[in-house]
Amino acid sequence: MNHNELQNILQEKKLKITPQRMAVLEAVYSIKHHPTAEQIIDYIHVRYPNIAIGTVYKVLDVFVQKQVIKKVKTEDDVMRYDGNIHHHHHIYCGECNHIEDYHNEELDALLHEYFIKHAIDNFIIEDVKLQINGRFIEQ
Amino acid sequence: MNHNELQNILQEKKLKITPQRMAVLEAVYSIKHHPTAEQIIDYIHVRYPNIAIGTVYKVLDVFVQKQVIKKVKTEDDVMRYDGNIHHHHHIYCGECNHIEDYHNEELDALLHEYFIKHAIDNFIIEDVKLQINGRFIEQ
DNA sequence: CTATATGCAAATCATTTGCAACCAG
DNA sequence: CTGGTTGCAAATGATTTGCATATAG
Repeated sequence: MNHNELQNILQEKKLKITPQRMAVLEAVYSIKHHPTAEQIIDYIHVRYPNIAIGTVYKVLDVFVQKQVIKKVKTEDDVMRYDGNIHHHHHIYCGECNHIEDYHNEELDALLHEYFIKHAIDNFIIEDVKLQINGRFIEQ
Repeated sequence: MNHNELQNILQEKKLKITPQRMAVLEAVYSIKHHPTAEQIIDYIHVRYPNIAIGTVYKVLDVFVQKQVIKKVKTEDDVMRYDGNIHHHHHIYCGECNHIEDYHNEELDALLHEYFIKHAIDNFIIEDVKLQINGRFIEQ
């Protein structure tokens, strides 16, 4: 993901291009595993030591609002951010606290079919997400 | 769930029976929809105005440790507690912020079968949970 | 008795907020 | 120009911690 591609993402969402936004966006895409705000701040500080913490939070909020990124809830109690805004499930390792995306169309079809058969009273389903809990193993 | 049943739950887990623990336990079982610590405190305060906030948090932590209750993460950023410790999924309404438990053996069998066929490299699955997002509707 | 639980108030820590100064379009 | 952004520092709010006191077994 180069400089121009990042700029395009901001422009498509009609967001002003600022160095801070570029830095945060680059961080979210570069840090693979669903970074916390703190990890993003650390990542940015190497090249951009003067960015304000509050600004990072504000930029992240704007991105979430404009659906450039998504917020992710995890077992620990800090917010994490995900550059992948498409529908996907999460693999979560309780030992190393890593999250990985998971996607499979067969699975989604299976779920879709199941919930057509088993509608829930007085409830409209908008989205079904799996949290696949377990442990990553050394090979 | 009467007084004796609550006492038995504590005794089985080898926890000392104190008025505070009884009050918190009763609250978690009485408040249906996955209460926050604050809701538990409010519920208790009616009958037990002098309980300390810190004590409620400590009691909740002990309960989670001893697996009397479970912590639940939601879209808002407060911790919620769930008296149902058995395997189940969650129905979540983004509008009214309510959570409801969902359980269906056919669904679990379906998922189990699916993940046998589709093992994930270098990952041992311990548990798969669904978050069913949508909206409750008036009837 | 004695270990454990409670009350209290201070501490923590991620996140939010208010506002003046700044800068992208 | 001018409204949207940033930096800063103070505020917030849920949760935690430390310690002296109280109490369950």
